[in-house]
Amino acid sequence: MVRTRFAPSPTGYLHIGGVRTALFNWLYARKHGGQFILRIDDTDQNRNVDSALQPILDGFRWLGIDWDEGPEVGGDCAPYFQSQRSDQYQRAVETLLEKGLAYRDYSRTEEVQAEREVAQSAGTSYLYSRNWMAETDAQAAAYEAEGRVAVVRLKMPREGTCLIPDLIRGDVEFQWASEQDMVIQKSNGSCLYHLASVVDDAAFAITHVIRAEEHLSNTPRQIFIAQGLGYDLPQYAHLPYVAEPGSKNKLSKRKIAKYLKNPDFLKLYEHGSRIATTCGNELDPETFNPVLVDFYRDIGFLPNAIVNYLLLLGWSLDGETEDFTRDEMIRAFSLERVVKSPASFDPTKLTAFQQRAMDQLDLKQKTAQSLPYLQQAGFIDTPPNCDTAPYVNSIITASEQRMTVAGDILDYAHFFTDDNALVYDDKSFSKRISNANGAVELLRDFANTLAAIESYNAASVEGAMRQFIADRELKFGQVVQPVRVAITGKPAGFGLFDTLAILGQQRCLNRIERAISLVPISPDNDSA
RNA sequence: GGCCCCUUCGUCUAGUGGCCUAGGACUCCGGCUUUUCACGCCGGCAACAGGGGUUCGAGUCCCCUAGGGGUCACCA
Repeated sequence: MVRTRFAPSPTGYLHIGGVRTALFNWLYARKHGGQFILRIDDTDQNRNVDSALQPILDGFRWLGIDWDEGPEVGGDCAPYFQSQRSDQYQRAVETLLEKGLAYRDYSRTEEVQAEREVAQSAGTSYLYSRNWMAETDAQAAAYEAEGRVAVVRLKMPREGTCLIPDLIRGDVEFQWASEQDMVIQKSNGSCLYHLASVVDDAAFAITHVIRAEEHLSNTPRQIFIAQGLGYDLPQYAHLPYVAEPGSKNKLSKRKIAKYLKNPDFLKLYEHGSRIATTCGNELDPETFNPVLVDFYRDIGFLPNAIVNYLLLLGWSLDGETEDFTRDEMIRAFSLERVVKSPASFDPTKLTAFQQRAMDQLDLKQKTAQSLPYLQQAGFIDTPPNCDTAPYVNSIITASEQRMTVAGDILDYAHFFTDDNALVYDDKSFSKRISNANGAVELLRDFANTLAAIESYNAASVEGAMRQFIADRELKFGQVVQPVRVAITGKPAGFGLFDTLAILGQQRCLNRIERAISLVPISPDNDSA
């Protein structure tokens, strides 16, 4: 039975790189009919675990990455919080101590630090002297009499090699002699990550440890612990990390300011900001960050787009296939095809996946996705009244493939504002209306034509406009442009006939009239 | 700095010795379509880090160099 796990620490947010690691674990478990376990690494926790964990669990649920055991679902290996498993770690420490594989160490932090500095300035690699190691109770008592407090350190071998068979990288060798005597239990009695992680992996019967490559170099000490405790070793698979856009540095939540200098990243961020701001949300720098999953959920990305993109970030089936359903990716996934080198996160390509995922949605789904944004922005009632859905449907239908994320519905704010509150884009207004020769007269003239239409719809509006143009021997653009600006306030948008039809006859007339009234009267304005 | 990992178009990648004149995708650039903006369609630019081997033949195997990255906590 394959059992994989992802072990987030409750930090309050879900990092995009973490999601990918979790995804690969999940995929591997699903592929092999195994189980995926979520374990919470809160061994070093002073924070509020509950509130810091919830966003992470919500994020996974939203993405459709479900766990068979863990917080909120329980399981045979409970508890799944490391903070509640300290007795097990304590027993492991004692076993290691008894076997002579660990020792109580009474050095003070400054003393070890000093040794380290000596080694550093000498340019040699550092190894703890074990000068304050206590292997007997008598030694311990003597140190304690000096007021010293013990930590427990691993007594690492100082010769031989450690071979890590890695499913992605092949065999990787480390020299035991270059491994530090890691502290596994702090002076305050709490146990550290490496110990806890190994104990739990064994307790949970994890068969495959699939994690980011930054853990590769600390695998030897984990193997040492596992072997010392008599555990069967899991299979290891070290994934390359997710890198910054356009670089090979590890993607980090904290470097957002730097990433914003990248044009693609900035574009995504601004796109998101526009939506969030229209919704009246404050841009909380702690969560409104394209390195975090919440960002995407907030602006209307689809889970499948993110998962599909992340799947291809460091894995490929054949170099051709790009679109996968969940079932397809589960069937196709394999660790053998994980790429060894780090992959940089490309906001533009993620957006392309999102665009495709959005295009695959049917009208009903798109509307359902969009409604919450209109509500948040206060454009429609909550709950929506019965006319709303059909109205939004017509907008989305007319928009064709212009919406990339659900929040883009807010680009069509002009369908929801009062006629006398429509905001005009200054540049377009002056270019197409106030400074365009004859535009005002033309609008007035066209308003009459519009008013005369009896059966008002996109087709009849189009017929009327074409006739209007033909009668006056105008160019299409001469009419379309000022009308568009007059009724939408914007220079660009979807089909004008659809726009006129959706808005309805009276509202269009109101808007044209208002646009005319807003033209400043000046002597050199010959259109007045 | 020690140790470890990595290195094909700008980016994600295909490639497991001849099918490679190095393929696909995203981006970008042209063109078509067009009522604007998108979509769509057609076309284009663009890569094997460098040097040595091995071989009839190397992106593919070996070695070296260079570059990039990760890790070296009483963090996870």
